[in-house]
Amino acid sequence: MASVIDEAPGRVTFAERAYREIKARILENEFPAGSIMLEQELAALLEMSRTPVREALIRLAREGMIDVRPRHGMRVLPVSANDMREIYQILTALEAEAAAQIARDGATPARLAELKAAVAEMDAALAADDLDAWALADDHFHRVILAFCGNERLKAIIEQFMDQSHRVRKLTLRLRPRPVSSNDDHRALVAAIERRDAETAWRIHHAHRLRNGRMLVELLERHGLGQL
Amino acid sequence: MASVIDEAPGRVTFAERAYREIKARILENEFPAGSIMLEQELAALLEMSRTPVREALIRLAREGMIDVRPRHGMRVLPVSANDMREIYQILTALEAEAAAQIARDGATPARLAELKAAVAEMDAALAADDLDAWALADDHFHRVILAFCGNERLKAIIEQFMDQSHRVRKLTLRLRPRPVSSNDDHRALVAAIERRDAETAWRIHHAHRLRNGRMLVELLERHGLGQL
DNA sequence: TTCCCCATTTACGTATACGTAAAGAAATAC
DNA sequence: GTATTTCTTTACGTATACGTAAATGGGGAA
Repeated sequence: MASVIDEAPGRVTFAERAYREIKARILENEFPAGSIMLEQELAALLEMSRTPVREALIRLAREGMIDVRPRHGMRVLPVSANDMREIYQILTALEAEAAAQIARDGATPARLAELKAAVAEMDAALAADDLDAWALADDHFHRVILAFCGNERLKAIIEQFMDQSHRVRKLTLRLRPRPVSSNDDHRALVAAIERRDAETAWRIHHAHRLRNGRMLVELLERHGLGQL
Repeated sequence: MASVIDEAPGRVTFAERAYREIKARILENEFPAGSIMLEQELAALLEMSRTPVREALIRLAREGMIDVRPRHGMRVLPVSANDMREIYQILTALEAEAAAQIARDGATPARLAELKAAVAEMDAALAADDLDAWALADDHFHRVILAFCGNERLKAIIEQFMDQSHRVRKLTLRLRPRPVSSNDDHRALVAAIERRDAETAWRIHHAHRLRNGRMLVELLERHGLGQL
């Protein structure tokens, strides 16, 4: 497992470590939306100087996870319903394209097997009523799609926006209906890829993300999460 | 004019200035692909210290315009045919979505007028056989579309990738056939937006970007630009 | 009490200092 | 002449220093 996802090694610099650690804490809601931290505090927490912390904050700000205001520290941004609408509009357009591209290119038997295995993971998790495992498997499926799409830039942007929506998906995991249709969608997508039907692959995945996006936006609006 | 494009003001920091100046020089091929510059040199050139220069380089590297290798300086990345393929695949998917969104929302008369004015600019430039003016007008049209799409994130990413392809479009401007069909495409897009036909708007703009992307990739392959 | 002005504090933007590891040069061995 | 090794240089990553402008709090005026 984890066959496709890991990055090139390369010296892990302090700035890189700062980026990863701060981001991880935001994604896991350890720094919840609205949190305010000063550069100094983060530097102390991570046991390094302000310089690499600043470099990490610049990246995180560009990616839309935090907002850094001149003498107020960094602030972890909440994800509003409108943010989610924007994010999913982008994810929908891009992931549908990635899926279509895989179908156009045709997947090798090994890759098809990996896709099917990912769907099987999701089925198993759902059968066991293990929502956390399901979320993990779902994430895995989407990342395998990205790994196979043959466009590194496309992969990178989609991952960036998946990260941004991660907190919301996590918080709403138990508020949403059982994700049966997601598994069905993915199975149908794999089938379309197998018969190299790019048009159908696009339509299935487009509808999949569109539906999920709307559901999350509605949940945000209804439960008023992401305020602050 | 320039009604929609300018950014919020805010103190322009040295790091921001470094970013803009370095990027501008890259986009205008003043720092051509393959150029190598040290942080020190850039700092001296821009009359500031290494710190803000570094912050600018981090952003530029993330955006894929340069590559910074420890102890070799930053290197302006060439745009290969494959890079262009990747960039245009993303632009195609995203801009088509932006166009469709405008059609769905419906454009106010003022906005429709601005779109039509942008097309008129392109027509005038083409009639006058002024390719540089045409390129400017074309860019303007695309930016107006972005300004109206109602999705700030979508706008930001598309602009980022338009920047990345800017050098290639500039260098190939006189190698390509007269862009008559581009003007026709844009006119048809505006018409689709006017009658709120999102499906058609999507299809027109998708085909437009797909065709232009393929043309640029082919030009890059044929003329072997972007090596190094 | 409420408002405003001024002094103090402080967080950040930028500059500078420093150590290290890699690149390049020089010298020696073969 | 070529290869290997050592030495020097240097560019960057990180730490620290410093000035400034914004935020905060208190005191005085109404």
